[in-house]
Amino acid sequence: MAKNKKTTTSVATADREFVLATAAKLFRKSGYERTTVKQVAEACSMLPGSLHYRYNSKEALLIDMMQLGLMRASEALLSSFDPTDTPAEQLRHGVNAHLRVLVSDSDMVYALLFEWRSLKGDARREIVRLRDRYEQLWAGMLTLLVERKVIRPDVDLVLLRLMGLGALNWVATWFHSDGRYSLEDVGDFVWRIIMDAVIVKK
Amino acid sequence: MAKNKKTTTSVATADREFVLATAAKLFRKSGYERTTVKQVAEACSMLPGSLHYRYNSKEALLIDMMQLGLMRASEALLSSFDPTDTPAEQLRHGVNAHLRVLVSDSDMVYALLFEWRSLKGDARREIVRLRDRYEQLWAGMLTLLVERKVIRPDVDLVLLRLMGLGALNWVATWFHSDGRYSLEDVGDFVWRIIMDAVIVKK
DNA sequence: GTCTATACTCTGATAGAC
DNA sequence: GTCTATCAGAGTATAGAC
Repeated sequence: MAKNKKTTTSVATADREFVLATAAKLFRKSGYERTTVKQVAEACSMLPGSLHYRYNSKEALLIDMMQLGLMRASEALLSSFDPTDTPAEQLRHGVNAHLRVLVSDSDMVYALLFEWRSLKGDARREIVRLRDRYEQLWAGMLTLLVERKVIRPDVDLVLLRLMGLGALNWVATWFHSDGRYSLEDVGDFVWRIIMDAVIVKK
Repeated sequence: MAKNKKTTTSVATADREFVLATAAKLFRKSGYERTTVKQVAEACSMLPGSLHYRYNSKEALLIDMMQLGLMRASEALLSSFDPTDTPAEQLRHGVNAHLRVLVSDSDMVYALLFEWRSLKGDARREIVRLRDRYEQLWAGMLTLLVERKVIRPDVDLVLLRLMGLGALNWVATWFHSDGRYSLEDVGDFVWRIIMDAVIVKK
């Protein structure tokens, strides 16, 4: 009750990012539950006590990580938008931006997508709310594509969004940068399948 | 070393299924790591000691669950195949069979897909090997559709399989049977998007 | 096969010096 | 803000009676 430690401490924003990125990498490898705070601290060249100064619980660390990851994803999606592109290209860039932030940029988004079951009660609801807000960015983009007569008006946009993001999110479970495909190969493939299916036939 | 407890004990196969299904439900709700063996035992109306008679470690329980889940999925996919159907219908039935076994039939497949990071070393490799074998059933079906000139020959079947299964697997993270869509609505939607994109144009 | 009781380990969190 | 040292609790696994 008496403790109200802010997650963003004073000046050291860089530290925050470093700690979160380091922890996210560990969480991705072994999962949140199997990763100990000692491991996180060690990877940050700290001792558990020092880490506890930043986050007074392991859960607080996860929540902050998810929030930052979601911000990163939103920024990436929004900045991928180029108004001079054709609508179809805008979608393609958005798809690839989502994949990049999920797979290569950082592992925080991975934590957001795959560790939310470790949160309970209010924390879980709050994160789900944030994630929904991100998905609304996609909903808006899809609606725009219908208005511009790129996507057929009879396509169910909710299912399209859920299916599309599902296809993209699952990539995080199998993609390896040294594999047969580049990340953009994958993004372009998903984009093309969906475009071929929902595009207004000329 | 001296202990080599079989996972399928003597006669009680029904017990095995009951224990695994019960545990799978808990794992799905809270995750494998956060679920204690005590909780599993209690949900099975047992005490931890009794559960230990069946599985001498928590990990052994998870592995057995994954193996049974994979068997169920393979059976469901194979028995969805009706040679009198058109090739497109065969695919549609396969898609819906996969969704059913993943979302409603049992939670063992969910564990297989979402808890493999809790396994280490040999156990993880073994499960990945089994999962790959299941995916090869899909690969075979897709190859057949190309041979029958349903799917265009220029479509990358590896990416198609990965994308399709990703779209389907992700459904498990958001689907609720009391929601707006039935499970078959979702399956048919995914099937239609993919068919519209990869079908041989007449 | 199931029960009771317990041993042992690990983890998250804390207190307080520096 | 980081360190040392430690606690309390939880969790898996075990031993052995019945």
